[in-house]
Amino acid sequence: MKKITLFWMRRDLRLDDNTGLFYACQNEENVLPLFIFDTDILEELEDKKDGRVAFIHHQLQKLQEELKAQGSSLLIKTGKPMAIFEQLVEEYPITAVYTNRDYEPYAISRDKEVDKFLHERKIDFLDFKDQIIYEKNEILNESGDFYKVYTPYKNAWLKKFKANAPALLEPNLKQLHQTAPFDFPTLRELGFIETDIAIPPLEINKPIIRNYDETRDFPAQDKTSHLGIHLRFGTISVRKLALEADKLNETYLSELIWREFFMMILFHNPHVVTESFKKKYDNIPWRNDEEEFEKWCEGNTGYPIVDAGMRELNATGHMHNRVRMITASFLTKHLLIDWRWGEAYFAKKLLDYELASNNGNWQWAAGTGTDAQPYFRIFNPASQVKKFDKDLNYIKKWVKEFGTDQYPAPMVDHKKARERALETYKSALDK
DNA sequence: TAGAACTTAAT
DNA sequence: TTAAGTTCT
Repeated sequence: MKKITLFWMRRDLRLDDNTGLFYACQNEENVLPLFIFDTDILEELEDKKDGRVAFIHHQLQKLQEELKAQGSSLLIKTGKPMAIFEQLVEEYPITAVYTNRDYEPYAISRDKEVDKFLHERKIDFLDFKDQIIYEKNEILNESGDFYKVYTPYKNAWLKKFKANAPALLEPNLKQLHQTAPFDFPTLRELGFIETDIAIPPLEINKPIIRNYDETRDFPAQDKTSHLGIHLRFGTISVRKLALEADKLNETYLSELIWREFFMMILFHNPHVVTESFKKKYDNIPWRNDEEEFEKWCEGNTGYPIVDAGMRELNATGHMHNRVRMITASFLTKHLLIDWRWGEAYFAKKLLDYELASNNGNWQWAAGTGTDAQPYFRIFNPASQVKKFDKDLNYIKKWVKEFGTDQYPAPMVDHKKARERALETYKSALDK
């Protein structure tokens, strides 16, 4: 049997402008694409009707078609990655494994283990930067340290980007291993069921991006790109998107930079997954009332903009960005519920869930993170409605009983809740 | 090192 | 106006 190089796909489910695949095809022959349904991750998902698993499954089928057209196939395995590699080295004469880097703590330790295992068997493990434009220590301040404030980070990022825009790398698919298609597991075989949740189309909608800075704040218009899930699983190349955004709208580009900022923060500070970035903020005595939390989750707080957002999330797996900030502020400030509870709920529900951004933005809302919103800035749900949903169209769309007897009274009084939050934060931080 | 700056605000 | 301490150059 001919020697084989594996290309292990994870968060880069595309063939175009794929760095790891490009180098595999450039340096090696018989490149066989591999995807592992990681049971360590899948078992954590309580709801077996998960839009993200369905999305991955669907995207892999598309990849399989594209590979079939090249006379190749995607190899799909299900299990713990280490066990799969133990099996694969027996099954195939593997000379190298190529992959694209992932910066989450779990992924880093998983890859380290796989690397060690392969190295012991004299198999190369080569990983590449693909998920983001600038990684690790590529953007540092003048002291040589990572940035803790977004704006100077953004300026440094843009300077680098404008001086030397990233090149696109189209893999030479002629180097793919020629084989009959491998078996493809059904979603059901993986222990999941189809969902009726709509997957946003994979398209760069130019008018939406061009006008992003003017329209992004009005949830009723729904003028955000909905590309989060494609960035999450790499069905779109962030380089292609950033180059396009650079031509169309700086505000949209700066959202992509926020994504990189939080990935960088997570990479340098893995403790943020479980703790506040700023240690002091772990002194806040969260009230953590479970009944109140449930009302927030279900969208029954009596604050219509909060309820509309939570109901949109529950129904679609998506929530408009402006409303994500309002609901997060409400949970942490008005209800004094630990930001980690809200973060976990979003993680469960959002199709575009991504650890670094979700964590970074929740810590921003709670005031516990790098460059966070100051704690005394508490969103006023009523003023937010006046500014961003003046005609109540977003509210009416998601809260059908709004304005009737069926709609609950506000679960807390804004003024009192605000004062309680200020008091609680202040005394916790003074300690 | 001193001075400027700090996502999307609220009162 | 306010609020506050940290980050950055």
